Amino acid sequence: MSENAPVVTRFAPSPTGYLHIGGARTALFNWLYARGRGGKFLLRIEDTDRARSTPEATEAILKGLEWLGLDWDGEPVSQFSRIERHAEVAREMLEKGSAYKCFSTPEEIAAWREEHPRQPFQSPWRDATDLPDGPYAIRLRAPRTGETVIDDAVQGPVRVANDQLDDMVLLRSDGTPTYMHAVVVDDHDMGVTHVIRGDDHLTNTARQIQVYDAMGWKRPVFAHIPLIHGEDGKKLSKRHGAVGLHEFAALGYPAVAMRNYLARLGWSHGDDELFDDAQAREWFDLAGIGRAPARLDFKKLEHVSGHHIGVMDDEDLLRVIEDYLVETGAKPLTDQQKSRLLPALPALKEKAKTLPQLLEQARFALVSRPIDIEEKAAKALDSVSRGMLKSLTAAVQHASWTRDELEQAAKTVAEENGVGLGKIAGPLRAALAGRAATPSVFDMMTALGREESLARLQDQIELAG
RNA sequence: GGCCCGUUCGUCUAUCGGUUAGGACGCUAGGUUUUCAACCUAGAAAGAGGGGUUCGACUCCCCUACGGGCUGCCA
Repeated sequence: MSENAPVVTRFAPSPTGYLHIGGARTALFNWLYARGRGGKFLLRIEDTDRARSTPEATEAILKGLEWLGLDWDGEPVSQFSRIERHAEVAREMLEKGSAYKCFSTPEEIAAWREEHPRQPFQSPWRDATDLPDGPYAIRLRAPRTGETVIDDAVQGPVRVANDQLDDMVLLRSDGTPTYMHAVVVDDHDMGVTHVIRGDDHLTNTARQIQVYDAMGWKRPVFAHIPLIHGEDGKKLSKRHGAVGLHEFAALGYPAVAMRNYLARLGWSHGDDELFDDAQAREWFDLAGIGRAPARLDFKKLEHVSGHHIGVMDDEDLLRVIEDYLVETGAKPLTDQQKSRLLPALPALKEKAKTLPQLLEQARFALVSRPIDIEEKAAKALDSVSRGMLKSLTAAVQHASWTRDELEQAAKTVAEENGVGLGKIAGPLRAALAGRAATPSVFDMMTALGREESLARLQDQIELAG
């Protein structure tokens, strides 16, 4: 733990769509860093682009963060609501001389670029003394010589020659702030100490630093993390399948597993692969973040997911399942289903890697009599096997209904019939679940309980006539 | 085009000048087994290419190739 000033991080999404998996990871890193150091994790909605921003998107992003389990401090800040402040800072810079009024029109700028290919735009108004009336943008009076050094916590020192940078617009001619200016003002005002964000902002950081310097503000620590790529190594896009966090949720990966997997994507702590939130908070560090873009690997995600499902408390798991059912629009569980599912969870969670896999295995506990027998399972139910089920019923009628005792009884019946355990497990499985692929028959019996198990057996025995 | 960043098994990664280059997922082969799985054991599998620096480079420097980003009065 740091003895220094408290850490303040932030996640600043543009509300133009759902929460992207890359954004989710950026948010996670910021959250982990702040929470691991007793700091604050803030949220800012970058909604200055009125045309593209929608309240629905803001809602979707917040919902995504909540699902991922990333709680933020205070109310989310709307960047748009702060445009007065942004303008005020721009004017202050104007007065201090670190910014100037630029009367160039977009057409003039385009023409200038035409004449000066591959050069950053140089405004003729930068040093003008005779200023006209009319609309103007406020531009930063950036240094034209020397270099700006970004001391990035992930990328190391990054040097950018100042003659590569143009005088960026702080305030547009319509009086609205540009994103580049607004971020700096907001991050400063919000007291952000560590800016952890996507790699795509790295180059722009040089210009943002110039604003910090011009205002005499302390620069935050910058950490630019590499972007996430698709399985083919290309930039993540729709054609890669799931890219929205909600899609991963719908696929049945628990949030705790997503946190683990996402944390490991681009960050590492030695050979540690599987960890819980407490460990992640303790271990997470900027120094452990890699510099190369990482690819999404669903196979590994599944493995991580399976681990976390396996170690989850039964009660927690049941809640996760219920939430998943709600998310996917499925019918909520009845009390009876819950009471049968809960005792089945210890066996089920061992093998399931995702929630739908678990639900598939849990089907026996969710259906009610009379259960329908799928074709493959029906094959196991002939007159001979029905006879064995009858013998088994008699044998376990008064058993104590523990796993061991049930198994012992089944083995005995099998022996008496001169067959292996498999010969009786088949029909038993069919009678209990109506399926050929299920959890262990004894696990099903203990979860179902004596009454229900015997009733299901009886249903099949009676069919024999 | 210019500038910036990146490049270790198929994938995620460890290594912070000296290791038989380690782990994990996946894959292959065995094992376990009442189905499907899960699980256990073993194995194959990597430093983009080329120059330097050094007694010694995956590690430091340069070049090339490839990938990505930025280059806007978008965010």
